[in-house]
Amino acid sequence: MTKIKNTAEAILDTAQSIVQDVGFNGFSYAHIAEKVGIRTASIHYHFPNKEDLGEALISRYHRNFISAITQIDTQTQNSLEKLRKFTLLYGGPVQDYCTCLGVMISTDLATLSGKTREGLAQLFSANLEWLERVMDQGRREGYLNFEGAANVQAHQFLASLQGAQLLARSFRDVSRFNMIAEGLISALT
Amino acid sequence: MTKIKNTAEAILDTAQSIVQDVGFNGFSYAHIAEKVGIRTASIHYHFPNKEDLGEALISRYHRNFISAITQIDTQTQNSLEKLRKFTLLYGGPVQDYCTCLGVMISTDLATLSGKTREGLAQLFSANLEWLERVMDQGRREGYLNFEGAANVQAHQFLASLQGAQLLARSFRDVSRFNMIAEGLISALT
DNA sequence: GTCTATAGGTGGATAGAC
DNA sequence: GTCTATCCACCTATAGAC
Repeated sequence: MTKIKNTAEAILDTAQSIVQDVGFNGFSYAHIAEKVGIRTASIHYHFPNKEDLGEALISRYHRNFISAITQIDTQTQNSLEKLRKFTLLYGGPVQDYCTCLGVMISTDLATLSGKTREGLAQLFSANLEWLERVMDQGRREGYLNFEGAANVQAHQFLASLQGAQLLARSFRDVSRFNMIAEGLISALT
Repeated sequence: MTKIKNTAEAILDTAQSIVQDVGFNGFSYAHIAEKVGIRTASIHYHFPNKEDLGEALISRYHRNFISAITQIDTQTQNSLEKLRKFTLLYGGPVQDYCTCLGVMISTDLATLSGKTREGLAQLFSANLEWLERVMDQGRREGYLNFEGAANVQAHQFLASLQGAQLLARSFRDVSRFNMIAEGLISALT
């Protein structure tokens, strides 16, 4: 029962994959139009300008992230296992030698609107809050072992995965990401 | 005894700081020209096209990196102290809420020339080889304490600093970088 | 080595027909 | 909602004077 997507959603899907590949300043409406099979004017109908498109991209990405971690929370009890699934989430884009939208947007940040910047900060905050909660709970329950504040651990965990994406991309070598991700997990046991 | 820089070097200086701010696809020759105080045609004289400029940027950055770590090696014996200085190196751009050139280039990678891509991989390889050497030596000498391969530790260390740059930039909060960097160091003691 | 002038292309964006 | 047609700003790059 695959839902037929409307144009706006198709545009966002295509735009996201392009941004994750070439960055927000590396593509044009023409690139999206060609892939979606429409004209650039049609994109402007749904997203009047590139700012609107950027804001829509990040807010949709945030929503999808929330549902992804919610799914992890409902399907998994063990905190270590939750973190492992989180690393799989971040490893997804790496298979195509891309980075997650957040990482890409964070480097393009200086050229984007204030609203997009806020959206990015909110996305990363959501990441960090979830990680901190899992870290804290995991330690209390004895699944995780680390020293210092859970907040610091959360930052380190997220930063490592982001950097791991960049390294895998730079070397075109997925194993670099996996190596770092596995090291992160094993350091917590 | 400040050496008077020639135009080519002034162009590279300006270009690098701009790229570290807005990325390789976020600026034009006009931006550089205005800051340097010349015309775009003069830039084309020194760097015929943007590819040439990108390649020159990354190779100069590589050379500067080598001299920076050479300086660390000659001034410092203690491996832990070497790593601390390495984190300061990566913390430099963060003060202006920028990322190092390597991180910026790595996200823009898909739109750049093969030579630039190779240059980036070589830069990161130099980073990793130095880190691995310091990690290995530090453990043998008793200054550092970690489990597993030094190569994996090197990857984790570098990835963390790269991600830390992104987080500091995204939140416009230098302390996020410092927190992660200090955590990295303290985890090795 | 740097300039003016300009070519040739592409970018984002809009007007108006259908 | 999507199209054609088009505008204008900006981009990279080159030619040729100085």
